[in-house]
Amino acid sequence: MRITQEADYAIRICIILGSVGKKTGAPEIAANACITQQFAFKILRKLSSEGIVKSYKGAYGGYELSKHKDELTALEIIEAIDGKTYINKCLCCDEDCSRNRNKSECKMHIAFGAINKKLVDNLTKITIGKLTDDCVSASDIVGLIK
Amino acid sequence: MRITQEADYAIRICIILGSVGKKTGAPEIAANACITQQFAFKILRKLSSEGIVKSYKGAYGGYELSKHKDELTALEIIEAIDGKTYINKCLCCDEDCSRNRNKSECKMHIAFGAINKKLVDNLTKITIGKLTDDCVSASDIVGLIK
DNA sequence: TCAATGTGTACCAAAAAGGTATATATTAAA
DNA sequence: TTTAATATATACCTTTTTGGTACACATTGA
Repeated sequence: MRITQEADYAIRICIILGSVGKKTGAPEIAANACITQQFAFKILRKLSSEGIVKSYKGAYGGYELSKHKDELTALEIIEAIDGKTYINKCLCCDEDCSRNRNKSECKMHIAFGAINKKLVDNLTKITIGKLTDDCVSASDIVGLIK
Repeated sequence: MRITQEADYAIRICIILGSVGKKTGAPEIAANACITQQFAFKILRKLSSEGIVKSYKGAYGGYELSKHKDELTALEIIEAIDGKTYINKCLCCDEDCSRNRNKSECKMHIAFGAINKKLVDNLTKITIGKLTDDCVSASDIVGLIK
């Protein structure tokens, strides 16, 4: 039960863009994130197509966040890369709970559904702003998580 | 970010054992869980080696829960199959946060750590007893999740 | 025009997921 | 003591996902 490395890098890339606060090219982003340019491109392309970042082609092009960093959440970034967040398959797919149970009667479905919702809520509370602003302390961040 | 199918089946197998409440053979377990005997064996072997179930060899053998169903949590079962629960690699492994940051200075590490702890706490609140007892309602279960 | 940039597509290797197969050891009961 | 019913161990297999790389192409500012 883990986010992919790509999603992790995607968040770090958004942290970089949020810190710099202006249009930044892939070479600089890749260097800051300690990944290759090609891999940075791959991640940035997904972030761009999902509307998380805006891209500018041509000489002096680059990337910047589409939203203000206080409005951009960890959940959005993770889901742009990994797809919807579901801790158990039965929460996402149109199938019975493990072949033999009806979802509405399945307590496991109910339990995982509630836990999943909390997880999603908490990932929504973490914004790029919180992760970049020096005036936000570690304990401020921990305090957000309910 | 999803538990494996095997972990899902493992919980359902424990629900079956918790409902029956007595030693049960693999053929019956497999039939109830709608999986093959071989696959049931594979999961039961892991559950057995991790101490979640007790096994009895030979004729009239079978499996039963090692603990009372009210003491057996979803987290224990999931971790017996999938290993420790970490929503991000940097939480588990002895490495810097994405190659270039120190964990103690990394707000992303702090944020994911807090979210991970909540997830683990919630998975600990779901017991096999809650999932099997008729007197526990769906809203009782949802009410447990904080 | 050209150099610096992003885009699209294709490809690749390694690991994980989701099983299956089979020979073997154990044990209760007849 | 035999035998049938059971669990164990090990090995193997296929498909999907992960984590990238490569390269030709399109765009654009100077």
